[in-house]
Amino acid sequence: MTKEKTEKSKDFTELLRENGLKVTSPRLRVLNEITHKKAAISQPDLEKIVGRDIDRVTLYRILSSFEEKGIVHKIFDLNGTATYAMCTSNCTENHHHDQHVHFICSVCNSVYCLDEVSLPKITLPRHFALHSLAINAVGLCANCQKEN
Amino acid sequence: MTKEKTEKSKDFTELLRENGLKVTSPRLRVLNEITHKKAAISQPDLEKIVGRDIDRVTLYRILSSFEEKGIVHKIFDLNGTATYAMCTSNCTENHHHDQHVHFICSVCNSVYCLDEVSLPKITLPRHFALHSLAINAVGLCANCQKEN
DNA sequence: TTAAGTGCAAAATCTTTGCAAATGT
DNA sequence: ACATTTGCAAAGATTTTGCACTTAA
Repeated sequence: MTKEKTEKSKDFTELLRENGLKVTSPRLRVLNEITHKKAAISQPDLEKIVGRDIDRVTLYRILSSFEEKGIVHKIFDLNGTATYAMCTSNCTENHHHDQHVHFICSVCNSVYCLDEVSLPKITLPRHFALHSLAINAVGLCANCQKEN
Repeated sequence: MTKEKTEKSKDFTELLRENGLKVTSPRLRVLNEITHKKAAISQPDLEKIVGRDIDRVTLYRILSSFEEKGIVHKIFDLNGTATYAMCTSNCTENHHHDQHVHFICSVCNSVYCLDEVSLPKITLPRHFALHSLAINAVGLCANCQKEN
């Protein structure tokens, strides 16, 4: 338990260092909260959790630096609110590869990253060059399924 | 020319009536602006165009009533700003069918509705029920292609 | 020691709400 | 005439900016 926690913190420390960011307690705290959630988390929700410890402005800055460095990626939920999830693999500064399907629950509005779902091929009209695909599947998530 | 305009206005009049909305000049104006653009348009951009004639609050209300009635649908661009485009076919109150691929240009940030691109099939994990798919293809649009 | 990061205050935006006046049916 | 819609003012919410203090390297 303690060991696991230590290891995780060590990973985060490493992650921050790799990206040229200083290891500070607000940043570690934010990384912990984001990874502890199965679904992507929004700035407002994060703020509810860490709001007593971390200033709102700091939170904004932490999230945008994380996004810029490719540590987290941003997905917009059905209300257009930005939510954040850890980048799984090889995201680097200014180049994200969050090439997986996102699932957005229309009941609880949670955003899930579905890494295991394969991306479809899309054929675009002439003169449109494809860089990346953002696929949001909207429906009922496993949790909300149960309760109905 | 004049005839075409008249016919279009007549269509819009009809459209508003069908949806139980009064035919007012701000509403007709907004419908005109939205249809005159090939790409989806954001509230801020619309405001730049009609801002002298239509109050900002009115614009918000017009857009949300249009969306609610299924006259326009809302797509979020890369910055999470809502953009609006006419619903092509059979959208009705509280039930949108904007089941087409959207293309977002990473240079000019324009949002295009690609009705002709067919939707792929997505297989979700167990206990996730799919209602709809939102597919955003990000890349370079035809216009920005030319200029590079 | 010193460059980066944080917190606070304040500004700038964005969005919503309430209400009186105007408008469409 | 009546219910909707609009415009204005004001409140509320969200996001950004500036600057002095703190902290990690």
